[in-house]
Formats: sequence, structure tokens, C-alpha cells
Amino acid sequence: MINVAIIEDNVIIRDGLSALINGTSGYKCVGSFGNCENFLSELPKLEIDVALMDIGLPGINGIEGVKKARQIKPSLNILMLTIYKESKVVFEALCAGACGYLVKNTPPSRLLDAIKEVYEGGSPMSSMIARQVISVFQQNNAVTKSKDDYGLSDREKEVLLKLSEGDNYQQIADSLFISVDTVRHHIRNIYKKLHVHSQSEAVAKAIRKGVI
Amino acid sequence: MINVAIIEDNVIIRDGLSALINGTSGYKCVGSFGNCENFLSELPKLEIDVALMDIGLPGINGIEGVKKARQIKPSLNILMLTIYKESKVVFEALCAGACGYLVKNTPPSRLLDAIKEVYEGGSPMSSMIARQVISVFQQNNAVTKSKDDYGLSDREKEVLLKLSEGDNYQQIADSLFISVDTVRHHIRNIYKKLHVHSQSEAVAKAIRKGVI
DNA sequence: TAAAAAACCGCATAAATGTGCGGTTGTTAT
DNA sequence: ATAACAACCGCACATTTATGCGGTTTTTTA
Repeated sequence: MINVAIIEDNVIIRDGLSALINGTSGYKCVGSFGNCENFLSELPKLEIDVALMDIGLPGINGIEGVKKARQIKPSLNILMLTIYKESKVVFEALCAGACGYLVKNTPPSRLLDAIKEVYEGGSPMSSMIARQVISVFQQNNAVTKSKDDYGLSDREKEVLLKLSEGDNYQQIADSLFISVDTVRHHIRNIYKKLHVHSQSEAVAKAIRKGVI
Repeated sequence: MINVAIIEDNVIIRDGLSALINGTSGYKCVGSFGNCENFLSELPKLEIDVALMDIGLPGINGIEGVKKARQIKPSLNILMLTIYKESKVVFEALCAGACGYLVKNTPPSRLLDAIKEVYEGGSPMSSMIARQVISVFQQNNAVTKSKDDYGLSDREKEVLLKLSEGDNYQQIADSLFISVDTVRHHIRNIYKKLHVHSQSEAVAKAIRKGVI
């Protein structure tokens, strides 16, 4: 049995969904709300597996609703309801923590499938949205990993890492079994290669570029 | 007309795909390779819209192949071919830059649809994989944004940012129109709040925790 | 095998930092 | 209205850093 909650301001749609869900074996509508505020206040008391949430709501909108709901119950599976298929809003909703989305005129059988998919740990979404989603973290990976490391040697990275952990020259020297002057020398080279002139700048650049 | 390339070591499957693609109007197979090496060396010369790549290849495997192909031609759309539906490998492929994936026994019509979706900027994938993908950057956002900022005030973050940009105390003071002693004071408080004892450590911690 | 790069060591010194102490003023929350 | 906090300012001083110069030895690469 999948326990579903509905947050949708249009009473016709809300009752329609509710009837569909209650009329299907294996599904049950355990809550039905016209706005996020009511939903959020009831959320702690309810046993909900999947929440269907409209994006365009009066008061707290769907996106904000997702964020707040996840703060209250991080494990909650939320499926967004939207009028437009490919909008930036859908993307934002997913970022905020929604698990998938449905277009409002989705046929009932597909709707029930989607609820089930979410319940089982999937995220139903169109391939267009999926592309947007994966491109975001491909960029992250590109920035974080594939970028060149400014020609830093392994030893230099090691020194840089120690710096970022708060070690001073003497401590780095001790932990690497080298002299302070050598540490100094490495750091000099690091500065040259990164084009910086202070520890902080070097560390910041190295972390931001994914070198360490 | 969608120009497709195939990288697949099994000659039966390869020829089957090739025949399917060439036999469908609007699709054309412009290259067919038994391994990544050959594909990668030909890639610069070919006009390819979508590449179908097997994951389990001899020599350079599909995942590595995706990475290298994207280095050569970042705009290339790659669709992975896989035997297993929900594997970590598929997820890795998407991270590496693939645009979607197909299970090998996908019916021809769905296969052609998927190629078209990729060509049009989508990313066909199952909802299970989609969930894995979005959960990754939801975590990123959670780590990057919602995490507490150790109670740092706006001013303190401002100072910290300047530090990470290589400014020294005097330069920070000048750019914020405050005295060096005040900068010193802010940094003192930053150290207290972050439990660190040097610029580098503070900057590293702040960046890694997404505070700045 | 010669050249290049990495890793190592040393000394000197001006400049910058970390940390101790002491304050005032204005805003926000209880 | 009293406390808590942010933001501001000041002084002193030991420690640490940045940067200049000079080297040697080993490993990698052309």
C-alpha cells in the first residue's frame, strides 16, 4: 500500500486525484491539502510515502514547499505536478529536492506508474529535464577533476594539502621528514606555478580548481 | 538526417545496429568500430551527431572512451549501450559525459526514439538512474548551501573571501574601508568560529564547507 | 647520454601574521 | 531595558611567512 498526499489548490483536480488514488488498489490518499502551509503543519503527524505537489500554489509555492518539507522529513518522496512540460521551474524543483514530476494531463495509468516508480526509488522525468540535470554535474566534474593541475608535482600537492590542514612550515617539514627550507622552496614553486603570493590564495585556488 | 556512429566489439550486434539505422529514413550510420581506439582516431574526421557506445569493450572501455571522446569533441552526444539495466557503471558513464543509455535488448523502435531524443538534446534514462543522478547534486547543494556557516557574520565571510583572493590585512582593510586592526579582529573571530589557527586552514575549511 | 625536472638543503631579512589585552557604538531579540 | 551580537578601533610582540640568493642529488625524459 502506497500512502499518498496531495497538495493542489484546484479543488477539482485535487478531488479527481484523490478519487483516482483511493479507487486503485495498492494506493491510498492519506491527506489532501489546498496549500503548503496546511500540508507542512500536518506532515510530522502523517505516514506519507509519496507527496504529489503542485508547483503553482498560493502562499508558499511548490518549490519552497519542497525545501521546507525536506527539512521536516528528508526521506519524503515528492512528485511535482506541473502544467508545462519542459520548464526551468521543474528543474528548480528537482534541485530543491523533488524526486520527479508529472505533467498535469498525464493519463491516470501513467500517473499511478510514476507514483509507484517514485515509491520504489526512481525519479520519473522527461529526457529533456534529465539532460539538464546531468549536464549540471558533468560541469562540476569537469571543473573539479579534468582541469590541469598547473604542473604541480606530487610533492608540491602534498605540501599544499598540509598547508590547507593548518600546518605551518615546521610542522610540514616534520611530517614529511624534510627541512623547513625545503618546504619553503616547494611553496615558492607552488606560488610560481599558481601565480599567487600567499598561502591562502594558493590553497583557495588549488581547492577551487580541484587540484587538492 | 541523424548521423550515427557505433562502437561495439560484438560484430553481430554491430552489424545489426548498423543495418537498423541505415534502414530507417532520417538515420544514417557513418561509422562502425570494434574498439574505442579506432573510433577516437577517426572522430575528428567524422561528422557524427550521436555515438552509440558499448560499455564493455576490449582495450579502452566505454567509460574511458566517453571521457576521451569528449575531450576531443565536447559537443558529441554519446548514448551508452549496456547489458545490465541498473548498474553503477551506467551511472559512471553518465558522470563521464554520456548523454543517456540503452539496454542492449531494447526494441528497435525505442532505440531509434532514444537516438532521436539524444539528438534533440534529451537524455533517455530509466527513472532509477535518474534518481541516482539527481540525488548526487541534491547532496552537493545540501553540502554547498544549506549547511550551517559556522555562525560567520556577513562581514566575516567578506574578509574570508578577500583572504582567499590573496589580499593581505592591509589590502582587506583598504578595500572594506576599515582599519587593519579591525581586519585582524574579524580574522580572530573567524578562527574561533571555524576552530582553526591559520589563514590557509580557514580558507580551506570555508571553501570545502561551501561557506565562501 | 645529455638535458630537464623533481626533490632536497642552507642563509638572510623585511614584511606579515597570530594572539594577548583593552575598548565604543549601534542593532536585534528577549 | 538589558543582553547579546555585529562591527568597529587600538597597541604590543613573538612567531611565521615571502622572497631574495646560493647550492647538490636523483629520477625522468628526450
